[in-house]
Amino acid sequence: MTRLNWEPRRLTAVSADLPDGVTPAGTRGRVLRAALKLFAEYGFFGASIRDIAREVGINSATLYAHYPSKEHMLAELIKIGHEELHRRMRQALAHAASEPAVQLTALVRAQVIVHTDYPLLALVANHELHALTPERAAPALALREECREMLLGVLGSGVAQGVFHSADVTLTGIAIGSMGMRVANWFGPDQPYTREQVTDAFAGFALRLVGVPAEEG
Amino acid sequence: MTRLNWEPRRLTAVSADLPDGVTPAGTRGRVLRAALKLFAEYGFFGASIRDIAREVGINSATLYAHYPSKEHMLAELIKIGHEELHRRMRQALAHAASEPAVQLTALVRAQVIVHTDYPLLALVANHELHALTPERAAPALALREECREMLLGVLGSGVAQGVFHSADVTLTGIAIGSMGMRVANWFGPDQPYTREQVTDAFAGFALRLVGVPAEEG
DNA sequence: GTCTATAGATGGATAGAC
DNA sequence: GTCTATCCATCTATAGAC
Repeated sequence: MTRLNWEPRRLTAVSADLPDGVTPAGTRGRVLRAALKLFAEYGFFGASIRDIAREVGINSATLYAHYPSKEHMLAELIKIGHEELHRRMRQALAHAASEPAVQLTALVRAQVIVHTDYPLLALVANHELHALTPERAAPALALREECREMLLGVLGSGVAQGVFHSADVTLTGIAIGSMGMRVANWFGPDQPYTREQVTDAFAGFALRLVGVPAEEG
Repeated sequence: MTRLNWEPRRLTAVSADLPDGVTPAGTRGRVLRAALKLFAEYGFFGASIRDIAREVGINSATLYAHYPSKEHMLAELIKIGHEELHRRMRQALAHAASEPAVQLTALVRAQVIVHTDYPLLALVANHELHALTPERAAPALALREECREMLLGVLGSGVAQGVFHSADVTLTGIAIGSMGMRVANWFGPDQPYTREQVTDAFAGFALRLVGVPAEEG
């Protein structure tokens, strides 16, 4: 790291893990994890090709045997991150009972768990999307929109059934999403909460935001 | 912008305004506002000295008559941003009645208003702090900690007085802060809400998070 | 696939005239 | 304070040997 010769402070998390089944094998996977770590820590433009190569332990030219450009590394990370969030939220909703409170709990738990289990991936997906060209960013934005619609759908049906009480479903959805999204910024080994504690707490917060008393959640 | 030849997509806000009374006069002020716009849009490392000069309409060398380095521009922006948030939250608390619900409302309203009125400044303060050396970042982190303590103090006294019901004050504070912080990312002219609507809604959300029914807020 | 070497562009910052 | 001109480091990416 040439322009940043001090200790990392952007993250509290340490593991540059990727979801099972989507990590490339061999050197390509090591390159992707190194890019994940450095993009999360210093941002896309703050981490250079040489930084990534040094992290992997190979020459910078070798990177181009695995990815045609730095932006392709970012694009793959952002794709993985958004697909993981979308997949988990979709599954959570599919397996939840039909009551809106149960569905809301399932969606929030899924979002929080993705952010606690893959905090670096969530940071990159949330903060570095602007470094992609619009064509490369579009698929991620589409998945984001679908996640948003899942949440707003549950909120809307809860209000329609009279079990949720919300003056403005859109703002409530934004508030719930904001809480969960930020988890990636503070959750890590230097704080005392387990992912289960955070997940339970934030699911409870979401229910409170829609006016459901704690004992019903 | 050489590495980013597409349209901005990170922001919905447009005005690169700074709080009254803290904006430098003359060219220095124009430089600072240009840096604010470009750092918010492309990140500190994504915006070059030449980009900033082009935005101001002067030669890149002239920038150094006003700031000794690019990092000094960022440091001043981050200082202004954190001082504005801290000042408003402190004043809000000072002028609020002693009831915890009133104080919590005042703090959340102050935070949200700073983020709706100075969204670019809030984005830079929140997202680009890691580009500063630890010495330059320390004052901002100290102000952040004081803001956190103001919020946790109000939450704690509300719980102690039995008017707030929170299983975990720390996580509740994180959730409230997360909601407000994200406002800078989505509030702007392309969405239908006024700052008053957002402020009212989020103050209500905070009260719901501490278990205070809507009619008491 | 990995390396050495390097091209070619861009970066932050400075010198010195006006 | 502003400019032209420039230094030199670093950047992304490529060429070509092994």
